[in-house]
Amino acid sequence: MFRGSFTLTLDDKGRLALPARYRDRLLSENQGQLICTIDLHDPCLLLFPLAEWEEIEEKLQSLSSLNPQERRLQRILLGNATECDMDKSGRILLPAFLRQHAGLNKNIRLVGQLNKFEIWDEAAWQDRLTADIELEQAQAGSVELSERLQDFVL
Amino acid sequence: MFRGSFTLTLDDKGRLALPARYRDRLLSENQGQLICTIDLHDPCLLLFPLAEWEEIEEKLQSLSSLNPQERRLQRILLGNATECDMDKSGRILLPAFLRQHAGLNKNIRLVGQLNKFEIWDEAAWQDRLTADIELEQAQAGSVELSERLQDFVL
DNA sequence: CACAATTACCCACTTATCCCCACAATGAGA
DNA sequence: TCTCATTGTGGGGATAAGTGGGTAATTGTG
Repeated sequence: MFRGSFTLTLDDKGRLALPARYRDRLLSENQGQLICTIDLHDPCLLLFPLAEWEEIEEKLQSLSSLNPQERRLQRILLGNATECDMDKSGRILLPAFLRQHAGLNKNIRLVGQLNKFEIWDEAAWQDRLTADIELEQAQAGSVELSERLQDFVL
Repeated sequence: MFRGSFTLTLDDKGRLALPARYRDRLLSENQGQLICTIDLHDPCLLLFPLAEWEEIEEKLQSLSSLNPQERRLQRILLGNATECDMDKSGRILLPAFLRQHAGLNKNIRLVGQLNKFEIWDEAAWQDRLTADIELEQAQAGSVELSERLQDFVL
């Protein structure tokens, strides 16, 4: 599982070197095959090991192609899911249209989220983090918690 | 299975070069035979490997020719289904009436959707994607999710 | 049968991708 | 503090992929 965040740089060719600690595992468990797609709600990309992505794909496949909302989800996620294989030096090439969507510049933040990574532009990540913390503190005690959060213990 | 999207160009003769990574598979499994037809709801084309299309054809055959809606489905899908075989350099020729229906210009977006590809004009695809994402974000938390989507976890 | 229109094959060119090597930065151990 | 190994970064160059267009083959039509 992936956790923690890493500051990396995107080179002029659009390549991103994955942290060395994950390379062996990604190679042995997924032949270095990764899937990168866009996030629905935030300006970032999602990076899945192939096996993890295939589980998502199965769920997507079972959605109705006639229900507009489900169709939309299929189209956004599947339509942007790009196969990004690691090269021999542990880098992946992010296609231009994905970089553009997430507003990626040179400085990148790679964020581990258990079964996947999120790929943020460093500046956007900082802004979002600050905003999220402020929101959380401002809301403390005042806003209704969802059922799942009621029982959440750190 | 097909996933991800590819930016390609349609040349003056109406030819489209399929991504090299799929050519071998399409040749060995379907002798390079593909079927292209129009989409029911969106301004795009659908491109099936012959074997996949034949499954659709069976389903269409079992529909009633007396029910107007089912008859319509048959007519639209079957009536526009065109055999597009790959040439020796991995390109298919899209007939003019199909290109016209999808409003295809020079810049094309080929989108993998598991058992088929969608063929979009690049600009139309961008517009649709932007609109879909906006809809998705506007709805976040406010709209009732279908049962299947309730359990959907990325 | 001749002609035009369309389609397919071939070759040439440009662009993008991947492999490789080099260098810089970092951290560990002696 | 010096040395060495590892990791991240940059870029050259071989190779493959995508694109454009000439020409031959095929098809359909009058």
